[in-house]
Amino acid sequence: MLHDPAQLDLMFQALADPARRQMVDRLSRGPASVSQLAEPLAMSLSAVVQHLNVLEASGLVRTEKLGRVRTCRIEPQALRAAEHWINERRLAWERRLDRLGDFLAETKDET
Amino acid sequence: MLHDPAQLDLMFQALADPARRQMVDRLSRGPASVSQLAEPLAMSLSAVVQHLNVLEASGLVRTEKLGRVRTCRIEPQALRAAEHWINERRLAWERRLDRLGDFLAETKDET
DNA sequence: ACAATAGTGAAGTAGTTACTTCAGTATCGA
DNA sequence: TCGATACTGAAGTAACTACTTCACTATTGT
Repeated sequence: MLHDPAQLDLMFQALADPARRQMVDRLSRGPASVSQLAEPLAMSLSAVVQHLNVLEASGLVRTEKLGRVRTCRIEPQALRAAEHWINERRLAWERRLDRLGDFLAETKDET
Repeated sequence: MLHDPAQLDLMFQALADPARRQMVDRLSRGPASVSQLAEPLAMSLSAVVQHLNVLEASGLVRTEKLGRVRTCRIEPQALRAAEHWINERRLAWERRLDRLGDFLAETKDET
């Protein structure tokens, strides 16, 4: 579920926008209402709600409405999934370099 | 340099596209030429070159031309920067949850 | 020298994205 | 109950993105 390619797609797409990353950054410091999220951003509330919907669809953020206030919070598992994708690729590359290094060291021994 | 917000922007934007992630995935298994990168993708060579340019501008991929072959390889430091951004936010959130848990445990003791 | 290979670059286009404004609906607080 | 608050939703638009095709250049193998 976490590694569903379609979900991964939505997550990276969501993180591609600076305003949305700013929102995630804000939420990493604790839950916030829509207006609180909007406050530091130079755009209309409507625009913020649209960004929020993208974040929610991607699974990176979960929201909950109580009365007239929608409270938003980060979904750390989703962040972990994106992190994991990058990490796997980087590690694959680095392991490859290590093997290459070992190989070169060995062939040097054989001189 | 690694944490330059503009560079981070380019990186996440680059990772947002599935074709580009597929290219990064391929490159994580070792260097490849443009045609090798293009081979599994259902699009023209020109389109692949355009994606490659995005990846290169983002710093995620470095390329080097020898003769008529452009060889592409992953830049693990750039991947690490993206990874790091996500990790920091997730950890901030999780530390917050821990502190909250401690607080709740303490106030429970005080009954 | 010549054909095949490997990639480059420009122009065009359909679809998407990131906004805007404006008009609306709940909910809350005095 | 009535005004202020906190969103919500639709419609429009300008800019951007992910392609395409086609014409082109440089390099390589025979």
